[in-house]
Amino acid sequence: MNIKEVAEKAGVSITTVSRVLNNPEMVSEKTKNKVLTVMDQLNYTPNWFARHLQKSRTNVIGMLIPDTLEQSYMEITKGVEKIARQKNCSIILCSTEFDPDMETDYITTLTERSIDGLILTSPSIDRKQFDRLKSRDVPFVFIGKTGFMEEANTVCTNNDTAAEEAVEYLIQSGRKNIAIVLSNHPKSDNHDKLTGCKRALQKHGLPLPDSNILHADNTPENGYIAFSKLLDMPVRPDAVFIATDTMAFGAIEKLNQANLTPDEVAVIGFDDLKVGAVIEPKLTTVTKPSYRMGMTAGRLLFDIIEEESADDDPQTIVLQSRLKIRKSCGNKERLKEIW
Amino acid sequence: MNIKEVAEKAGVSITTVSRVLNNPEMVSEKTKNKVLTVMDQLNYTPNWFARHLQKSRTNVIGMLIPDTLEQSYMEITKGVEKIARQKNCSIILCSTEFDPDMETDYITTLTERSIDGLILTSPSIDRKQFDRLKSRDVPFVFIGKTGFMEEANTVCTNNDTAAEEAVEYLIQSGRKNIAIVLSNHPKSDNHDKLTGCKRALQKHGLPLPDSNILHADNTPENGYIAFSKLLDMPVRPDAVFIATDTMAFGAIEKLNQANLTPDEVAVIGFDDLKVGAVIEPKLTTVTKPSYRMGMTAGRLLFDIIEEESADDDPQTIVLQSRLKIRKSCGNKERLKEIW
DNA sequence: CTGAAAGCGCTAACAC
DNA sequence: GTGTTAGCGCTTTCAG
Repeated sequence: MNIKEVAEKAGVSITTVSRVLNNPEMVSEKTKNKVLTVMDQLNYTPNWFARHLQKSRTNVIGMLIPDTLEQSYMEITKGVEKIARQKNCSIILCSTEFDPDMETDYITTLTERSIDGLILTSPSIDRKQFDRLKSRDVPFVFIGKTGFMEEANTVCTNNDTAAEEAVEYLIQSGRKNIAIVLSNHPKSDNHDKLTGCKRALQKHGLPLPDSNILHADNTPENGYIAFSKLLDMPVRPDAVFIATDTMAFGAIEKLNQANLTPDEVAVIGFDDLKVGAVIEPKLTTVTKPSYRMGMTAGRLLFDIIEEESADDDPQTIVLQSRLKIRKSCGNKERLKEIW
Repeated sequence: MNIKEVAEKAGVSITTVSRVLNNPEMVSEKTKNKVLTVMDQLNYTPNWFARHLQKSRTNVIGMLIPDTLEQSYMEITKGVEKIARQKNCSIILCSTEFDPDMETDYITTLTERSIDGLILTSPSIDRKQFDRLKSRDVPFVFIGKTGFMEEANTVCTNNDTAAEEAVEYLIQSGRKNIAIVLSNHPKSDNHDKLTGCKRALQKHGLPLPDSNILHADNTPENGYIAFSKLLDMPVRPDAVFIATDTMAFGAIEKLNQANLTPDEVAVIGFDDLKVGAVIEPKLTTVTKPSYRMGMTAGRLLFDIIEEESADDDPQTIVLQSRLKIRKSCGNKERLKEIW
């Protein structure tokens, strides 16, 4: 079923049918109604491909995230979706599983699909892929830091100063032997968090022996194991900064099993996952503006697509994460908090 | 940049260029290489729309889920993605927020985009919308029960018997006054869970007063509130079946605050969210085969798309959920379990 | 093995 | 207000 059939049944030319769809104000009420009726009868839907063969925009944007099961990424996605909906756009969502090859793959597939734009979250993109992407002539926005901040629109958050604030807080509450558990992915986030931690420690002249820095995959199980290792150290840390809530959940588990209290070993997570407010002791953590990051990236992207903003003047927008203090750091005065 | 330019630069006809792309075996090595080189130089990508104007398949499928922030739905999505990748297909993911209007909206948008197929998760679709969908001539598969099981391919799980098993287990461990907290969405899942609970209770001649059935939105906070209400009842329940882990987390929180043990009030959740293994007491729950449901639905859909299976002989595939017993039901012999 | 030419279904000048 | 017609970039007969 195509425009021709509709035109025939309605006794008009295909142009008129096309106009009913695209410029209804150019068609008389009478003809319009006739055509609409026929369309309805025939259950006609214009062929999307024929349509976009002429028009440039496709109303589809691509979105790359490392993992669909991580709350933060899905919050970002929700933010993008909010904006995309306003712009009448759909999102092709691709999950790279933190695999650079899959990332490359998806970038190729997506740009070939003539999407209007692309949002890449925590990309592990290298120079070569970046140049390839640029040459594709598809507007894109990065979420999370990359090595190409000068050359590409980027929305990110202050992982470094947020981590610094967290460790600063630990120090202020009297902790002296602070350990750090980093996640293996994404690289840049963890690098920044470590930088922030170091800055706070240095400022107060506190040491950070290498043995106090652990790396783990981002699961509760690995958090549990890493935390166990720290507890077994000759000199037990009195506080642990853990780069993700997910790992911190495992740590809290171990803390409880070892019959330790936050006063003995404080735990700080990162991400502000919902469940952190439900476990005991409730997790002190860093809230990231994920949803807003998604919206911001979406707006930025559509500004470029709609040429309201030049693509050759890349912006970096930094949204603020901030510390959310709960019981896992042992503040006795906060014991009454519910959420 | 189009096929014509490539043809000119390579000194061949556009037909040859097209063949290099689609039927390389029909072109001599020499010409092929020449063309490929030019393509590379010009960074040529065939126009996706022109291409699919002739070909029927678009290699995009749509996927509707109620909420991108719920682990189960994203696990399903991951399963679908797995299959889609094998079939070289992308997924347009749309989140309906449990809003039937958004669902209708998205179905319209997606089918207009000439997708190859559509997977609808926990749809709240009514007769009218269902007929509209069918008339669109886009293959589709439902995940989760609907009122159209006889007419549409469906992948679902045994919510009823799984809930029955859970309650049966509670009864076997000596519980007599069992309460139920249901989630407001999705309707059919909760209906089935209730049915299962009732069946188990009935079998053992146990009563289920209406006051023992609560409904809540699917958040820890609402689980907390619902559970608090139950604790405040004149006769306190000795076990609570909660329709989702998310709500159960709030319940466990309240349980701890009230200084009650699972031996006094047992708690069973549903979904097997990861964090359930980390909270204390660890949550007894029902594991759903979400990932496999996604894969199964994906395979079913592609069978129809590739016409390996007729669209007019709808199948219903039921995958099995099963009980996962942990400490929140007070089994003392299981106290040593770690995960 | 290669090329010319006819469309795919639609939009957008351009005429009337 | 409406119709005619020339493409959009590609695939695919059909001829060579």
